[in-house]
Amino acid sequence: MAPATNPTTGEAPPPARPRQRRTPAAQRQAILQAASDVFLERGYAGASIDAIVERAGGSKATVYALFGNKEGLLTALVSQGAETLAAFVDALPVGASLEESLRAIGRSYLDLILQPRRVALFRLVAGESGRCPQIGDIFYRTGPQAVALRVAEFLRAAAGRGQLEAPDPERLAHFFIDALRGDHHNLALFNSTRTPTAAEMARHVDFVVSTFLRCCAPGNAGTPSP
Amino acid sequence: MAPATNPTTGEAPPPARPRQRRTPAAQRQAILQAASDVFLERGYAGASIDAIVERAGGSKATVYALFGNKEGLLTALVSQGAETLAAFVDALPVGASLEESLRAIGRSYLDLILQPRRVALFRLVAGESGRCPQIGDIFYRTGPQAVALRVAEFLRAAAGRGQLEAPDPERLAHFFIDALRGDHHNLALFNSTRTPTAAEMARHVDFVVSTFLRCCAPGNAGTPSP
DNA sequence: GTCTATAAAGGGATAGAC
DNA sequence: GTCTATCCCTTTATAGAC
Repeated sequence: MAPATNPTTGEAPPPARPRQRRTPAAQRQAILQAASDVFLERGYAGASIDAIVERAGGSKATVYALFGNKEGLLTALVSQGAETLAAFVDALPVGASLEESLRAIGRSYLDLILQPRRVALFRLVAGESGRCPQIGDIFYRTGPQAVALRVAEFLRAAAGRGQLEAPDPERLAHFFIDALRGDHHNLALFNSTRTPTAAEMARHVDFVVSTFLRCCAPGNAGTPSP
Repeated sequence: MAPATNPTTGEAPPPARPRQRRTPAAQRQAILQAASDVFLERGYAGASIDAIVERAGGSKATVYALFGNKEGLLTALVSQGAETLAAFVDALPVGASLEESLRAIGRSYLDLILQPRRVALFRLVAGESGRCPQIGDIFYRTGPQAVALRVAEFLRAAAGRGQLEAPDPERLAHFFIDALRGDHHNLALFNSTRTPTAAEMARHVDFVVSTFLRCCAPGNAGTPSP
């Protein structure tokens, strides 16, 4: 299905195999990096340990010594990927006003989830979640859920300052995030050739933020009456 | 990774292999059905033609005669899956009022995309889109895009009747659909064990519809000023 | 812990008869 | 179009020396 060879040279990318011995920790990291490349590129079942070893250097037996088996490698990979999002969650961008803050959060979040590697990770994890629930669980908790909780916290604080009507911050946070993700994430997921420009993205964020604020401005109810 | 065997019997599900000959058309359909089961269950690379033949009956050579190769089988499968959504798109549910219509659309759409087979198809296609863009394209156009266009059409008509402020129906449709999908789709995708109850789903739809209407009631602008 | 070599199994695809 | 039998390659995982 995939021409997994380099289109220019007709061969696989250079192994970057330093002949020098590495420390176990460094070797572990090199394997994880290579595994990341290969898994994200070919999918779980399509990736071979051989291909990973070829990129990382070292030998196959080392992989099994360090990670047990193929699934252990995937688990380690997803767990490590979780740390990327942590940076976003820990330091939510802020702006001068509520509206500016929401815009900053929106742009930052959208940039993050549309990074090619992040999209590929999403594909990989979604594809394997049916057969490996543990993987899906790690990804969900450290990804979408962590972000939603953090945004909800932000909205609750804003509501506390009277800037927002938010009786149910969790629900509102999801509403905001889902609208932000919009069609762009699906397009990226299904590999559309049409990549949105930066201007289109900014316009989308502006639209979502202003619409969102119109819904939840003080004086409007944030949840339905019943 | 996956215990692809039946947990109760310890074996694969019975082949259901009628010894009687089938017509080519019937055989084609039987293979597609079996391929659907196996692909959705094990993923593309994890599925073997052997396993498909075992379920469908017949022989491996027939599969290649009818579909060319493994990828041809996947393409045929996704193309067929497109027809499921067509039913939804062709006959958008309606209600007595605009609000009732939106609720009916919302419930119907959410039911559709949360069907286990539909979720599995989403996983499968997302997982392969990176290596097989054609598959992603078919799925996107006949799935998310078709729905969005149809909902946009509905909103445009409502705006024409003065029930709604919708200067940009496409954008608004996406806004509505994305909010509807909400966290539920992600939860299903990542195989959460916590399945939302029907009541929770209904409450979610009600929340989205009422929030959406508050944004776009006549008198409010549907897009930002600039 | 790391290497080479190999075991053991399963995969996609086809040949050739009917 | 359909079958049986088979080719040939790749895969995961391990054995055993260092």
